[in-house]
Amino acid sequence: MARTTDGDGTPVPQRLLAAATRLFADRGYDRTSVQEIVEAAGVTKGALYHYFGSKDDLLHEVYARMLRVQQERLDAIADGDAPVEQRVRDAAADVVVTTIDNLDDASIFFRSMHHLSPEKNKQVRAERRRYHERFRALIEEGQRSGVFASATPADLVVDYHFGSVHHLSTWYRPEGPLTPRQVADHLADLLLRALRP
Amino acid sequence: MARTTDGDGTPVPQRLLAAATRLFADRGYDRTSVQEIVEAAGVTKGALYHYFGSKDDLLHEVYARMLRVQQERLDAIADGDAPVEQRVRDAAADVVVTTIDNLDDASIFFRSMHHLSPEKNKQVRAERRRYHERFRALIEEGQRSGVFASATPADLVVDYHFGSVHHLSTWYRPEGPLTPRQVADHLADLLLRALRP
DNA sequence: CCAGGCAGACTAACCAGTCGGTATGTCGTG
DNA sequence: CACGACATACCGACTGGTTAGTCTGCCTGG
Repeated sequence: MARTTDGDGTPVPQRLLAAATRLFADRGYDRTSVQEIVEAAGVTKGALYHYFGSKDDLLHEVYARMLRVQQERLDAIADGDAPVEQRVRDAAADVVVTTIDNLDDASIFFRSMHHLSPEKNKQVRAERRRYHERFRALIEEGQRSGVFASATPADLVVDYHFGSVHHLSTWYRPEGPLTPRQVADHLADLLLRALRP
Repeated sequence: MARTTDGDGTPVPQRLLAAATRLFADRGYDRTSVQEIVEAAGVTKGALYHYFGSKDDLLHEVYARMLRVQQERLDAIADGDAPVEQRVRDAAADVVVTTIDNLDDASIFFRSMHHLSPEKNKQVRAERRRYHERFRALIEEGQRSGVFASATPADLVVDYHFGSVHHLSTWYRPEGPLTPRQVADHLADLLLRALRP
């Protein structure tokens, strides 16, 4: 077997994915040429098309990674046995922190959906829907048990919160005054305050 | 002077802008060719480059139109003499309604910033900042006068709300169960509830 | 009869993906 | 353990197709 890692120890496929992520986030999917990706990863087109079926595949990997991570974290929190109010707060804050920790992924996520092939797009939507529904179930649980107000449909509440998460990649800057944790606490707080009966 | 309107009575530049808006929203800026735009508008490239300097100019027009409309509406509301609480509610709901009324513009707005030339991008950011600051001033006014909680920095509150507005183009569908006005009332309500002291 | 409004062929650049080729390992066999 | 057969990892020139923008010139109304 020939070299799978080069100069540094990171395997080529991961280097390609990392380079693609950074470039897609910077200039957008269409503005990033395959040539630029392979140059940034220190390989050539041969290597890329050896590991990935298409440029589109690379983008899909970004989505798959992000969706997997976030779904796992939400499930872990939602399955816990803390009171609903606490689980909602934890989930709301956690998604903010992980989003900020992967701002590149996040800005790609919401800007590049329509660059995925139709099937991949459908698949991503389906997984995203699962995530949304899990979160919505948490809200509904709180509304039924009376700890949350029922004035707003749970669906809308979820979209309200995820709008702000989505928006993070537009305005959040690491060099700004707030740490990821502080932003997360504030946003979770706003959500919980909005839900007070 | 030759024909400036064709079959229908709409002037060519506006037809081009309308066609571009619809196409940019559908497939994204990069995926829309100039050829497609002129075909949709029923003219040819000659016409487009007669009225616009570049494809990029067309995109900038979309931004300029949207920013102008929203700034005007916000100013009108903010300058009113209703109590702060009411002005914030009105402004928050109004931007939701106008965003839904121009969903194409909205989805272009948040997806295509990085397709603008650097100078135009800077200009758009500056105007957007003005809007943001006007809104923030409203929140701060409420916080100072004690009708709003001061737990969250006003900047964050504004980003929180505009995240959800931004997000509308992702999930809102006219054929869904909620009218624009209903969505607007719910979202404004969530904001005001979150701001209760 | 001229200037603005527009047509449409043309160009220069670019880019995703292909393909034949090379190098480096692994494995089975005698 | 030597050696050939095969597979994996990767290289890089090339192709076919697309695209933004240009340019020459026609056509029409004033």
